[in-house]
Amino acid sequence: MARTQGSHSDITGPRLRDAALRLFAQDGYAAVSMRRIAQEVGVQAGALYNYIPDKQTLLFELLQAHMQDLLAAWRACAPGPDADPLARLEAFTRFHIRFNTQRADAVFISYMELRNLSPENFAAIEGLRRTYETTLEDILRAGVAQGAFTVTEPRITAMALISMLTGVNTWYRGAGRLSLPEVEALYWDMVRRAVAAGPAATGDDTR
Amino acid sequence: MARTQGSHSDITGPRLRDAALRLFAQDGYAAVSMRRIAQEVGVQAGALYNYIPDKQTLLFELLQAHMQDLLAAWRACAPGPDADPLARLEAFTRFHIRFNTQRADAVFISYMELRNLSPENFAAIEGLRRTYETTLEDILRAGVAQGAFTVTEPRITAMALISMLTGVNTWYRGAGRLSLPEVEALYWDMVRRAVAAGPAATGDDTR
DNA sequence: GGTTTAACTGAACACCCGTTCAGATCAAAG
DNA sequence: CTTTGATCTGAACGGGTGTTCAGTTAAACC
Repeated sequence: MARTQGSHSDITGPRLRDAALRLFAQDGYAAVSMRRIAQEVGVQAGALYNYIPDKQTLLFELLQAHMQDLLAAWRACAPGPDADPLARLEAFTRFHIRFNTQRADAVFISYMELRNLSPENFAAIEGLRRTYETTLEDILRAGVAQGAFTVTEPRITAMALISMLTGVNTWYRGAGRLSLPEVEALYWDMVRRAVAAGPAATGDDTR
Repeated sequence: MARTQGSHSDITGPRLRDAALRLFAQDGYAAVSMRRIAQEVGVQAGALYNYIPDKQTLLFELLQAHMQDLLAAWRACAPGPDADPLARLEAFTRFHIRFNTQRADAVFISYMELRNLSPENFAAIEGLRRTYETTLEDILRAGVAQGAFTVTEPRITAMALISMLTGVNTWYRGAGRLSLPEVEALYWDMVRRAVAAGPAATGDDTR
């Protein structure tokens, strides 16, 4: 079955994934044909089906791999639950910006192509995403519990912060005026101020 | 040319736009065929070309109309530049959430389908978007100028806040636990704290 | 050197795409 | 009642779609 030595087709699988990721991010899943992907890999369209069952599964595997990478990367560098919540929050903030700017294509697809997934595949990806959101939510709850944060709706605040942080991808291009550490510092400052405990909000109106 | 009285086809144009907006939001521009749109309108595909020159222009007009509506609606309810920056910022925050949750489909398309625009059409939409971002940026600069806000990068902060506010659309469905005014209040609290002047940030590290 | 076998080609399948257009339809105008 | 002209149909055009598969290729194995 498997070759003992690497033949040139041992790299077709990864090359297929790379090309698909880039093309999907560029033109969108629906607008990229299997023939276009095959051309990028340097192969005929039929050959792709030695590596994937169909186009839909290819998309799903890309998204799933991305989300699993994200969760694994966070687990690899996350401070433990006993660490200072402020430090945990800062680590999360910097991690999110760093990881997402490094994999802009995968992040883009993960937000744009969810609707092209079958219901079961969608549910699987959605579950992974929820897991990630919950790690931030847990940090916020820990900070609230020990009085470091003032957050009345941890779930919503977590999603709001993630939206803000992911927004970096819409403008950051790596060659701009600000370095990545500077960007991290800017966003960390906003995140910290948005949740840090302090003089209570006037909280007077709900209009 | 134009009928003096409304015939049934005077409504085909608007119905076409409504159907296209909904279908594009649901399945994506590339995945929605002209025949599918025509079916929704109750007409054959060819008839659509009495109202639009081509599919690409239909998308552009939807996005352009949305952005122009957004800018017009803001101008209609925006406090003048002499108002208190904090009040202006609150008005912007509440306006953005209210407008965007009311037109979720158009907002969704405006973020997802930009890449399906021709370069000229893209530039036009991008210009409108920049105009909107700049209105928030101007509010932030005004607040900084009179010491109400502590913001070192108004442009980036404006985009970060807009990302956060637009993120409401990813989870708000109108029938949830929180009312829209409650959501507005939650986000306004985060926005205010993120930019309000106060005890200076420790601002020690850039890592 | 002959056999095996994974990898790949190239053609085919049935179907859908955006767009065009001659001709039918039918309400309003004269 | 005839003319007008916007509106719409239905078929067609050239081309692209995801996927399948018999047959070719060529590297690895005995």
